Amino acid sequence: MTGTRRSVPNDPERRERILDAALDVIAEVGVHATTHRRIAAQADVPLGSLTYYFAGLHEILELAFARLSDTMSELYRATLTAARTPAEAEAAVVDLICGPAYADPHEMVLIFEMYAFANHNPVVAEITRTWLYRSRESLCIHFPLNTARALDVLVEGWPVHRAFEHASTDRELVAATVHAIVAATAAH
Amino acid sequence: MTGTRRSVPNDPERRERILDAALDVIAEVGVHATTHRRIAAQADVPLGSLTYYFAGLHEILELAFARLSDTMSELYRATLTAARTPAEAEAAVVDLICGPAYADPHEMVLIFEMYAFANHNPVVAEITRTWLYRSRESLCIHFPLNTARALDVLVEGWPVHRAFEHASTDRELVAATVHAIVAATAAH
Amino acid sequence: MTGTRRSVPNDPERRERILDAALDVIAEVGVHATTHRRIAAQADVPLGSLTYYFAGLHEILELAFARLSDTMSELYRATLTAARTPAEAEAAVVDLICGPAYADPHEMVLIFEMYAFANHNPVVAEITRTWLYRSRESLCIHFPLNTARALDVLVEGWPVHRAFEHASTDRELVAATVHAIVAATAAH
Amino acid sequence: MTGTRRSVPNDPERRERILDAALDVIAEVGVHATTHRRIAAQADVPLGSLTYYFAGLHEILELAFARLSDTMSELYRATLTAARTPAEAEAAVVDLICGPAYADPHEMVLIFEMYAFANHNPVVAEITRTWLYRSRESLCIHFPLNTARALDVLVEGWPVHRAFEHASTDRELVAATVHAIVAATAAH
DNA sequence: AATGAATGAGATTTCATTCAT
DNA sequence: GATGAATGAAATCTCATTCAT
Repeated sequence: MTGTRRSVPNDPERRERILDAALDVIAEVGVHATTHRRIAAQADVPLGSLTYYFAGLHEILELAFARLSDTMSELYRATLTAARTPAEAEAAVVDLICGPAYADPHEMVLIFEMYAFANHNPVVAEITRTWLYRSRESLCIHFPLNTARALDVLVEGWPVHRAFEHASTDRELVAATVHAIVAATAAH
Repeated sequence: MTGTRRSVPNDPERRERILDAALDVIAEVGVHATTHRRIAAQADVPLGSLTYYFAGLHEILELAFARLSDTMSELYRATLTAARTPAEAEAAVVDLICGPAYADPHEMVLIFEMYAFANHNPVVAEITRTWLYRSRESLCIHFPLNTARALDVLVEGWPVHRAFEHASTDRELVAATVHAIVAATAAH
Repeated sequence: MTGTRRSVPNDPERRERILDAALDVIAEVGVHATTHRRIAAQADVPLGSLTYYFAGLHEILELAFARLSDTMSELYRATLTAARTPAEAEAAVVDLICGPAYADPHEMVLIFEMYAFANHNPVVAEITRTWLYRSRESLCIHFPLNTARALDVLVEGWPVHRAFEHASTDRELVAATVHAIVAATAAH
Repeated sequence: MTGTRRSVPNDPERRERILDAALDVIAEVGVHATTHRRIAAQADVPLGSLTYYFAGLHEILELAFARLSDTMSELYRATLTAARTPAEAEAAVVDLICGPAYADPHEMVLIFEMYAFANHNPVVAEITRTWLYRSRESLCIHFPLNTARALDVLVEGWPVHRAFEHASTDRELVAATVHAIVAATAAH
């Protein structure tokens, strides 16, 4: 009656698919309206999968945000390691701030959700903190620590304004600001 | 209609009390776990009051965030109008960034929640946008527009790092960064 | 502080206005969705009026249906007393069945609601029964009792079909049916 | 999705049981007082079942009335198809009118509720309309269309009077009326 | 290993009614 | 006499989670 027994999952990518679906749902309706059913529908998996693969909604959210954080950190790092000269490093920071690769609108929505959720969930708080440190580390490839701190603040803050304003970001102003910070904090 | 007297609320502050309670609950558990019941308990009013005074949870959240935004904007503006000289203006910006008056941890949690919620609620999106514009306007009392833009990014981004890092902010670094931006963007 | 004391109501028609409003609300949304607030809004009177003038929603419904029943009975009777000859009497019955004066769509909706409510409310059950007897009595002005019984069934049943069908009633068929019944039951 | 087995309802009749319970509740207290809780209690199922199986109270009512309509239509049709001669056909109509099989008091209450609700719910309106057409079709097995129309009015109207009057129906008068209508409208 | 039917806890919301004024 | 602010009881509905299969 039980047919062939298998000890391997018949859909090995399912976990990842569910986490991606979770991020899509969070981006669309927010954590506050994210439910098992919506995620299952988005991932096109049976409802039972979610509780079979994960301990609960909280774990799905935690792992989904961990996934987001990894993806973003990796892009952040890659953008900076690609730079070969100080000028290219500054340009890389400007790219991180102005996009379009890093922190596109869809990701910004997710980041806001992660920050908000982090304040009420220690696991996500830790993920967020780690992300912040990894960003700074990436900046430290090219810049002294204090410069990195200040630049990271720009990368943090500017996309927020970009997300809420209707106008697009003034790339020249960003470049000037980045340069001023690099110049001013070099000595520290 | 034709009555000779109007009933009078026997608790005229109740609306405000509920909104304050809502902010407390949001700060404590997050929008995703904010419920009528919790707000009612926090405000010490009967559950029925909430739907008597407000059209639904969404309206409570909207008005609560509007209230938050007003308070914060006002403090932002007051901090800047108190400055009399360019040096004082820069110091005011440093104060906004490093606290402790503006954006204390409790408020930062609320701000994260507001940003997150804004992406899924047009009313709060508008409130957030207005807040951003008001902040910039306040900076424009002392600085040219582009300087204001860049400084506002610092005020936006630095407290985020402050919120998640365990270490406190390096006030001197902030001052240097602010000064560099003021100097560099003055000509624009 | 209490101003001039008056022992006369300052809006003597209010009771009737409320009952008419109640009938409008019932016709629009049905008894099952009829509420104090909707009636008060429709009548443009303060909410408190309803419980001041009436013992409860049930009493409003009872009195509203009593009012409907009176209006309809009166029209029924008037239509028949206007007839002077047997032929006119038959024509009057056809008029009652085909409208448009008696049992227009708005009234039909109310009648359905009354019948439905009558089965769960003894007061309205009695009102309904009385109405039925008054209709038959009116028919008895011109027809023997058994003829009246049968004709009343037509006046009862045909408008129901008129109400639900998209097509209009075939007046000739109605006239033929009425005539057949009058002829066949005259001897009884 | 990819599962090898499908879960199976552990109470396959539950939907039907709920709808029957809904009809019982409607008959007892009326649509206006019909609630999830009462239906759940009557069907002896948990409250959550109702919203698991049905989209809302409106859907329960719609399907319950659809069920009622099917049952009644089927009885109507069966009563007429059993008739073999014109005389039997007339007798069948008299049976429909006088009972006791068709439209017993319990069913009459439900029919009133359905008619009332139909005016505020398009799905039930359509169900009611279909019922009316099916009744007429059944009559058309034995009678020309116009005769069927008129007879159907009797089947519609007479039970209403039967329901509200304390006296029982005069079977002879009904038979005479049916016969008169058959004779008079045959030529049409 | 995997599923989805089923449920109970709790969420939002509605509303008749009360009552201070 | 009249009102509408206020509330508690109960309505509808949602959903994370359990569990038989």
